[in-house]
Amino acid sequence: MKKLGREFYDRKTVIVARELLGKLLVHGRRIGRIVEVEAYLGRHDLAAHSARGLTKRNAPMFGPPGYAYVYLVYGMYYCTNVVTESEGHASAVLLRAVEPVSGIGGRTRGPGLLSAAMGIDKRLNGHDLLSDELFVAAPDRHEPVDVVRRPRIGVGYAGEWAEKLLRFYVRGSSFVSRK
DNA sequence: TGCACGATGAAC
DNA sequence: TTCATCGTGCAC
Repeated sequence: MKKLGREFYDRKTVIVARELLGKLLVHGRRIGRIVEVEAYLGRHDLAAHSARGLTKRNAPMFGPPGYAYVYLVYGMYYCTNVVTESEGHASAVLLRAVEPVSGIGGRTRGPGLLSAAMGIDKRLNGHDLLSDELFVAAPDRHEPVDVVRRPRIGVGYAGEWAEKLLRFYVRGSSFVSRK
């Protein structure tokens, strides 16, 4: 497998989101195949954390591409994001589900369980995804992915932005959190 | 300094 | 539909 470079992340968020499907998320010995993601398009996207400006929590979103943005939701689960586009654009892709490949087991559907299974928590917030500890890689044999587009989950407060088709998942995968 | 509220997940 | 659980952000 081949680790993705900075240039992969430094592109339109929707493109990065789609192309993350089928890629491998690697944290140490743990490897999962990404099967579901959501795109958050920056400050004008009312569903994005960055929509309300720069804060201590969302700071990684405003940084350069290819870094992790990890935060706690509902006091019990961590959500893992990948920062995209140029520094200051404040966009990211939320990783929602992976298919276990090696080093992990159990439940991996949904952003909270994905993070738990992969051993990702706030210590990895702001971590460089070009590091050897945590990164995304292209598998040696990349099978073609049939992509399904759906509205994002849990963003009903975002008005018209809640309806946009910014959730992407691998058609037919039984590891997707919701159809 | 206090408090309402989530980019969730599982049970009822 | 409800609950567990707590850091963050913004109102006092």
